[in-house]
Amino acid sequence: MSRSADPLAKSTLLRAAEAVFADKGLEGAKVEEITQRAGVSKGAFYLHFASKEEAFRHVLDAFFARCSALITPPNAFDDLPTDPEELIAFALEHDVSTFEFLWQNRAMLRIIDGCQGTHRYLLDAFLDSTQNNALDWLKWLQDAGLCRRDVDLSIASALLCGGYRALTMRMLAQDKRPPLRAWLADAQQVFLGGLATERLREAFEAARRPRARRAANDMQKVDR
Amino acid sequence: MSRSADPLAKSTLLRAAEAVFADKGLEGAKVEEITQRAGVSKGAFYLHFASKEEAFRHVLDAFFARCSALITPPNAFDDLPTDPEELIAFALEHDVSTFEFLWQNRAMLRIIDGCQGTHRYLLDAFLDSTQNNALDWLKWLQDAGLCRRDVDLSIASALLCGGYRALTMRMLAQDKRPPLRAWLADAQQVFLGGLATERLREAFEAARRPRARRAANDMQKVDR
Amino acid sequence: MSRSADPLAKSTLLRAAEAVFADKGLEGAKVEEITQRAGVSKGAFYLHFASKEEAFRHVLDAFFARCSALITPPNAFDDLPTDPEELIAFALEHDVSTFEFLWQNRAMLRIIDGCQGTHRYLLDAFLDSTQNNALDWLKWLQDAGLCRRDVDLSIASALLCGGYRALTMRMLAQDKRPPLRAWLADAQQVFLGGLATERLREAFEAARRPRARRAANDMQKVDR
Amino acid sequence: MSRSADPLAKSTLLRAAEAVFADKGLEGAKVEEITQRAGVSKGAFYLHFASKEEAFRHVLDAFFARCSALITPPNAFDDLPTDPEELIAFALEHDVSTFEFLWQNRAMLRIIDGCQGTHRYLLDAFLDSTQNNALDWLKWLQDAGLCRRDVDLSIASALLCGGYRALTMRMLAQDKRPPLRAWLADAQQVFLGGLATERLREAFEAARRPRARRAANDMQKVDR
DNA sequence: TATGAATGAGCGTTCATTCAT
DNA sequence: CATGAATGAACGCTCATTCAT
Repeated sequence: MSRSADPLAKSTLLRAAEAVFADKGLEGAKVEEITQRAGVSKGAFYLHFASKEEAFRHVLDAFFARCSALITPPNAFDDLPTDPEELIAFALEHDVSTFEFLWQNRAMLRIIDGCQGTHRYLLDAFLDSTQNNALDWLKWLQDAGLCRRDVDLSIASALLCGGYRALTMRMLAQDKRPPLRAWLADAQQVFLGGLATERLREAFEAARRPRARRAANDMQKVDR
Repeated sequence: MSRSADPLAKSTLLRAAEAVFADKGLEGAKVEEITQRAGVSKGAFYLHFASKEEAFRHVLDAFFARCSALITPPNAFDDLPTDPEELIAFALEHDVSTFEFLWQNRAMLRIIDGCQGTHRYLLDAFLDSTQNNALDWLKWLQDAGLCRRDVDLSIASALLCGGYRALTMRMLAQDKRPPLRAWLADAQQVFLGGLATERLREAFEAARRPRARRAANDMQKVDR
Repeated sequence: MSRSADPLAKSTLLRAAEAVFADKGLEGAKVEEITQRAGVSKGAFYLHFASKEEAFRHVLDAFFARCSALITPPNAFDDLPTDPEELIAFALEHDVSTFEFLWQNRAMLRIIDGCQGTHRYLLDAFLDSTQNNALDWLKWLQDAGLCRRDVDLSIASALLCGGYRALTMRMLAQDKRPPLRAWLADAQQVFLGGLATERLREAFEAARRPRARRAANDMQKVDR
Repeated sequence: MSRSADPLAKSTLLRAAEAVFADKGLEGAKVEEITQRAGVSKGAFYLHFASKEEAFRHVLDAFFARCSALITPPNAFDDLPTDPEELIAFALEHDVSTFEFLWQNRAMLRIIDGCQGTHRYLLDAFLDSTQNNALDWLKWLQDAGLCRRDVDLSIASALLCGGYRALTMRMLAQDKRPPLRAWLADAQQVFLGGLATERLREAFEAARRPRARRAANDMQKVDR
């Protein structure tokens, strides 16, 4: 029998690759550094991957596959609470478990955040699907009479995803796991109830009417 | 004062470098392409910059310097409207001119967005100062009684900046200038008034009380 | 002004390449050896050639271009002697000058002889055109009543070219220029007059008749 | 006697090696392809050969050993026909069986033809012995009064071998076995009786006398 | 000062060879 | 003996940097 294949070799390499890609990016990562970190020879790398690029794709694909499980449109649930209060709690739990997953995979997030060029489309596609999912939810909420009808939902979904992405980045900057539930509860509050006090909100509503007209113009003429 | 035969050479090079870095990133950009685009020799490049990296830093530094002018804390204004309605209009105008600037400099934004590794800290630092500025404003609004007191402002400022960043990225994806004023008015609405209808908001406020306690615990014990 | 381009660099490299390709072949030749022999850096090689292959093609193409001038069909001459004796002398002079050229370029011949794989077709194409040219001459001689009509000219031209090629290889094995005129005069004798004495020739002619039938069969049935 | 689990392994490997070397040459052949084709492991290869080079030498040596049986000097026959006509027929049969062998081993011939560098000497040595054998035969024919005495036999033997080699190459270019007997009969005719008609031959003989003197000079002074 | 030819360290990839099983 | 995973030297090519002019 041959020297039995180290069954850990590939995953050791993938872990090493993940780490090096994370702090150097695709170009900056050197195959030799990956193999040294994995404790194998340079040749061993090519036993498992056809090229550095392929290893990179492997790392990304595997992660995005796991990520896409996070995206669940409203019609994928058959047990969605009808009571608003329960719905809110349900959403918070969902957010918490999502962020828990992201925290566990923070190394990958760093890679993806730093990934540019050819592979950037993978992140962009994911962010897009994230945003479309947010849009689906907002529409569903509108239909359920739970979301205002006077906002542009595509802008709103961009803000929503951007906000949560910022929260994710904030999380990445931490050494130890932050209080995710508290963060996410606050986020819920901001997006559901807004930041303004009653007084500001009234002023805003007052101001909106004339501005709404201007904004409507804007779409046709493109301001400035 | 050194008499340079071509005193414009350096800025020509910087402009060319900006363009190439934007297309290709730091690694992908070749010195030769930069110098060809600038119409000078390769040697000339090294008359002005010690290395490709230095040129890159120059490009980024110059841009971030211009960007930091966008960051104005509330106490930098002595003519801030006291009337809430006017304040809102004032903020919108400020946002529009900021985004106008970003649109004009979209090439740079693409560089920065794709920039990773050693130089990423420049973007991160800028985003941080952005977020701190947002925090200052939120505090100022709280003091003025215009912002709710029951939200964690550091989370709120992260969401705010994340949302506006998402809007920026959305803008970068467009071929022609989008209706910025309309976008920003919508953003104002979401952040000031939230997305929930009255019915959902009430459910939310009801649900908050018990959860608020849990969240408070969370900060000490770190949930899970 | 820049460091002026060494105008000899390319030809120095080509000469070095020619030499290395000659004793190692395309695969066996290492770019580094070529550049060392040329006394330049490895990078300089790529200033002049896009790849090792391209340099190889350059070397071969240049030579085959010069070689194709050696191939002259009978109708390319307007001053061909009609007197057989003069024609023979004319042909010998032509052969001598051809072999003189080949001797001068013996290094190239060694490359070409050792060249295999993708580029072999260049040699094969040249040998083919050589053989077709020989065929044209034999036909022309037949029309002039100077060549026997009872031989298969395509076989004869193969033997002719093969014989002269063997002479060429023999020449390549020599350290100093061999007596080419004597060699070629002998070759003329062999191909024109044959090797047999009168006695053998008669036996041969006698033997040919029955065998000729057999050979004719052979073409249909394919012997054995 | 070592009990090999697979005593055929070595010859299986040699056959596989022969095939791969024929397709790809020494450099182009990969050990892995050879072992895959032989259906054994890469390690097994090194159980039988010290290196790829050695396997190559083995393949060549084995073939040249079989080839050398083709080279039979006149004094190796004790039953050589004394009648010229029979001798000619005998020689033709010998040629046919030789070419039959070469046709059967055309794969090997392709290897050898494409072989260059270090191993080329094996082919060259074989061609040399071929030529020496031809020389022996020509001398024997001269002694028997069957070959002209006024040609340089070393040149003649080179032409003879070159001609037959060209015929061999022509055969290699065919998909199916060509009519070898007819080809070889033609070759016999060309080398024994020459190509010239009586008229040209007479002119040639006339022209030879003065030139013969020149050629004799040539050997001493080296023309030009 | 400005040029661009020249340099050479460095990297991705290949593959003959080794060796633990 | 046999296996094939593991090794690492070697090579083609790139490109940031230098320097003779």
